[in-house]
Amino acid sequence: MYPQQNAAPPPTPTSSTQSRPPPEQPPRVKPKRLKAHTVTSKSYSIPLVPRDKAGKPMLPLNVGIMTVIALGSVCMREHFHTERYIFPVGYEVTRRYLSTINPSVEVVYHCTILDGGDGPKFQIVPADTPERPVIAGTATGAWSSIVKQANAIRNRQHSNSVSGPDFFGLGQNTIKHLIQELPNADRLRDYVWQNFIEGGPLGGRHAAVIPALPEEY
DNA sequence: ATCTGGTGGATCTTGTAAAC
DNA sequence: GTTTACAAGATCCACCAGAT
Repeated sequence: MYPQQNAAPPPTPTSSTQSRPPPEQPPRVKPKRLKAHTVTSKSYSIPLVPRDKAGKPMLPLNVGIMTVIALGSVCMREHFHTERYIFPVGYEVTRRYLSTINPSVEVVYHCTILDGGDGPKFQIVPADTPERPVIAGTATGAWSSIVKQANAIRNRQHSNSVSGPDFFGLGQNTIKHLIQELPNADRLRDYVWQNFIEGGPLGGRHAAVIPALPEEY
């Protein structure tokens, strides 16, 4: 909204963050978040991804607790990627999370990225309430709604803070790697390319990436 | 012992409203 | 009409607990 600030980020404290200091200024002992939006290109080791003879990843694919159904296609338009994430249209994953209607069970959530015209639309379809999908303009907005409801029915007063892209799996290195392999991904200007080494020195329970069974529900 | 997912909180960005 | 301040939402980082 402030073109002047975007054009030249001022060192002077004119932003809203600085305009809201607490009156008493309580002492801060934990200086977290040392850097802000400075994504650098790095190399990461990721598990070996099973592929077909053409070299394409075999879908659906289990990555951690998530299952990648489809990778979609990279959209070159502006709001379909950031310096950290790519939002391919048609991207589909499923993951398990707490139910929003039954406090004692978990359900599978089907997450999809749709083309909203001027930007991506993030759709989440709970397995227990498929007639009530959650659609938002951001991944965080969509998942915040789910998390709030899940906490509400459990009478939990958490902060409800979630990382939408992480919940969509876009923060997973393996999934990032697969998305980067999509056509035109290397032409995205704002996206900061990362280097992934398949079959790197990884261990742990989620190190293995295996093809998912089609009948997982 | 190591790794991952989940949780909590701090920080940043953006939108809106009010004052000049 | 422009600038400043406030507010809300979104994003990211660090820590903790559980599983292998």
